[in-house]
Parts: sequence; C-alpha cells; structure tokens
Amino acid sequence: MPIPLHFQITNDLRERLENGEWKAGDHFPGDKELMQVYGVSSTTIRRALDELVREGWLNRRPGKGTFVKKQYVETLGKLTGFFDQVRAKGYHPSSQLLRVSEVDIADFEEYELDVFNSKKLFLIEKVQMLDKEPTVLVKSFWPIEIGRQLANYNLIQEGTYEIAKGELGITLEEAQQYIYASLATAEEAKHLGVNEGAAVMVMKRLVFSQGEPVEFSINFYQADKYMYRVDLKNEMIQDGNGIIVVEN
Amino acid sequence: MPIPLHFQITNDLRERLENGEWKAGDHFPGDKELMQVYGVSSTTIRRALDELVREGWLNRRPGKGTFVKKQYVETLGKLTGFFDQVRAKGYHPSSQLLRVSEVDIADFEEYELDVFNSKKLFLIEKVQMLDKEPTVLVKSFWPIEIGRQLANYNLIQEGTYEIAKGELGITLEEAQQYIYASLATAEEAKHLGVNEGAAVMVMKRLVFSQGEPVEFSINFYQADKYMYRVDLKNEMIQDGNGIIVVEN
DNA sequence: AAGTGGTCTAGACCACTTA
DNA sequence: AAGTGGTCTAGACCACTTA
Repeated sequence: MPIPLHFQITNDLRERLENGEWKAGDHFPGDKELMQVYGVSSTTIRRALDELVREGWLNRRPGKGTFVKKQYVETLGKLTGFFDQVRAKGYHPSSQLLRVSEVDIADFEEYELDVFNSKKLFLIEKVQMLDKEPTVLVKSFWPIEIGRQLANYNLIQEGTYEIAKGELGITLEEAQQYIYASLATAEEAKHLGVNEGAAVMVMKRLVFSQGEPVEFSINFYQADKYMYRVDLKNEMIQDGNGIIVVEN
Repeated sequence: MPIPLHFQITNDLRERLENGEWKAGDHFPGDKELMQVYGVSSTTIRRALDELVREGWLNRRPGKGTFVKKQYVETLGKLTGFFDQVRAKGYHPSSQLLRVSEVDIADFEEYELDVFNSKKLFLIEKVQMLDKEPTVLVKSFWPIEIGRQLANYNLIQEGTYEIAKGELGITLEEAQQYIYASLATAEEAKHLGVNEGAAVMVMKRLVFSQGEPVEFSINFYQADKYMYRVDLKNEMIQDGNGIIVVEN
C-alpha cells in the first residue's frame, strides 16, 4: 500500500479542479457517482473530499451536495511553494550565502536555541533575492551533524528544506511560527537594502522532526512588499485568534 | 445524532490531557483499549485521536503506539481565545467604541470591500484595551442588515464574533488572513498611543459564512508587544510558505 | 419520497516495530 | 510471532433539502 487510494483520488480531483473542469459554484459530482467512477467505498471518497474541503476547493452541504468554491483569493492549495509562486509571476529567485558554519548558542542568546539541548549548532545565513533585489534575510540553525551534511549541497540554488527532505531523508512533520512587526537593525537594513529603522516583518520558526526540534530559523522581510497568509476554519475564528501577548 | 461520538471522545480525552493525566512522552492508551473503554469502533476512536494529533497533543507511530507530545510551547489547542488567554494572565480587557454606523465603501477604497457586492456597509470601529492600555485598533465591516443587529448589543463587553455566532446564529465557517508589518499613520498612532511612524503589525481578515463574505476587518497591533502564531504540518513546511509577494 | 452528505460499525489486510 | 497504528470495504442509519 505505497500510495493510499484516498491520496491518489485527492490528487486527481485537485488537478482536474486546477484545470478548470468545473467552475466556481458548479455542482461537483456526488459521493455515490465518485464511488462508482473510482471503484472505491464511501469512506475513501469521503476522505479524499475532506482533504479538498480543507484546502478550500469544495463546500459540502448535507441534503444539497458538493459545490466548487468561489475563489475570492488564491486558495491555500495553490499557495504552497513560494518559489513556484514567484517564478510563475516571472521573478528570478536566487540567494547569497553570508555564513555557513558551526556556532556557539551563547552568541545568540536573543533566540530560544536551548530547545536543541546542545551548546553548538550549525548556522546557515543567507539573503534570498528576487531579480537581484534582496527580499529576505534568513538565519537557519540546525543540529551540527545535519548542518554539516547540508553544507555539502548547493545552498544557493536549492532550498534548505528541499535538501533536508529530498537528499537527507529528514521528515519535517510540523512547525510553530511566530510573526511580528519590528524595525530593521543596522545589520538587517544593510542586507535588505533598506534604511535602519524601516519596518520589517519577522517570522520565527521552530521545525520538528519525529517530535524533536530540527531547525530554528528567523526570517526578516521588507515590510509592505511581503505579507503572510493564514487560513482559518470554524472554531478558529475568534476575536484576536492567533495573537499572543509578548511578555517582557 | 446531535453530538457526534468522535467529538465527545475528543473532548473527554483533551480534558484529561489538560488535567495532566498523562505526562509528556507517556505512552497513551492504544486504539484497542480505547475502543473497549468507550465502546465504539476503531473508526470512531481513530477520528477522535486524529483531531488530538491535529491539535498537537499526540504523536502516533505505527508499530510503536500513541504518545503524549512534549509541549515545547503552548499547544494550538490551548491557544484559541485571546481574551481567555489574556484574562488567565491577569489582564483586564475592555474596549472603547470609536464608530458604529453605516458607511459608503467609496470612502474606504484602500480596502477590498467590493467582495460584498454592496455600496454601503456597516462599520464597527473600536480600540481594544488591556488594563486600560490600548492594544488593538479594529475596523470591522459587516453587511448593513447584520451590522444593525450587532449594534443592538453591548459591543464594549462582548466580542463581535461571539455576538454574531451566539446571538445572531451566524456560522463563521472560514477566514483568510493577511499579516504584515507597517508604520503607524497619525490616526493609528493616536489610537494606539505610539508615535507616528512606529512599527505596527497589521492583520487583515475576510470571514465567510455559507460561502459568502460576511465580515472584513483590519486590525492594527503595537509591534513588539504582539505576535501572531501559526502551526504548520508536513507538506506545508516549505521555504517561504505562507509568504506572498505584494504586487504594486 | 428521493437524494444528499455525516456518522458509525465490524472486520479485513497492510507495513512497521519489538521481542 | 505478537502488537501497533494506517487503509479500506460494505453497508446501516441519520438529519437535512428539494420536490
């Protein structure tokens, strides 16, 4: 059972939705019809469709049927992959390495690096460019052994996560991110090509593999050129959801 | 079938997890044991546990079992509800109304209000306070009819979403949010009690009900005092995920 | 009354882990 | 070999919608 049926069906239907086989508001095939077409049980069809609902492609209404959703803005399904999105718009991404070396966590006390239970980490620091315009300053910390392996690959052309997942076989299972606004320090301003004190959007991320922390990164984006997008469902929609108070 | 079994089981287990019945890293009861205890089928237990996995409480490993996750930071399950979070920390939230009236969308061309297909909307503008310190400036646009009904309630004490969901019976099914950094305008600075040009975090949100837009809001937070938290799973972890380029 | 999606059962078979 | 969670089936019953 290498590729689950529900997964194959989700991919097939998503592709057909992307190709415009149905238009926004169209009646989507009913569960029974899909069961016959794909020759699977109701459970499997349901699981495939639940995923497409989660991705924002479909609405399901008991008694009425399944409908293709109006795409007011880009769907989550289409959103993944910054570089793909950016290339599709005609930009040429590249990156410039600033540092690829072992570091002592004592030199980075401003970040929460103690979750790694190690005094030394491997730091990959780079500026990501779009059409030679600097867009993001990235500081990415990995456990020493993994960092050394990453350093053997072409970090300019390939994304670090793609190497970790594809070449090193590391599963990136989940991540917690914090996003906030700040003012550029002299160092950040220099790399982003803005003035010191300009507004920047900061994204901190802690990635877990097999339940253990595997990467901490902090990314600085030029404000007003980049946004972060989040999709919410049902009970997640509350006043101030996702917002947390920073304790001093 | 008013309250699904899987839902009841999820709630029961979540409560027991919150009460510390198992510690981080503990072996969680196996599926078969839970099936016996709750007297339900494997499918129902699986569905209940899948939800707890999604909320960040559990890890499941085929061949090994289900484990209680280390809580490196607050779990998503605990995160929901800004006011609850804030009250638990000893703050006293309140709000100050700035405007509660019908408006012409032509006066707000900087926002994407045309998705409502209406020239007039109802605007609720307020400053949210924590211990009398201004924290968020909120501009919340609703369809006229809904806005008029909301205006009949106590908008100072209660959250607008809580009134809409609880009193008006409006289901808030999904939302798309954009978060970015910016510099405070004179108006924003005055209400937030900061200097003009200070860094602010901006959150724009479009909420859907029954597939149709029901609220657009824009919230301004003082930078460095507030962060936005997002949790990612598996294939969502990519370079620059969630980041989108702002077209000029 | 007929059709829709939502919940649930009882059980089979699988890959993987540990012994 | 025994135990774990992951996938899938065939089918029952439910609430809801439309006619």
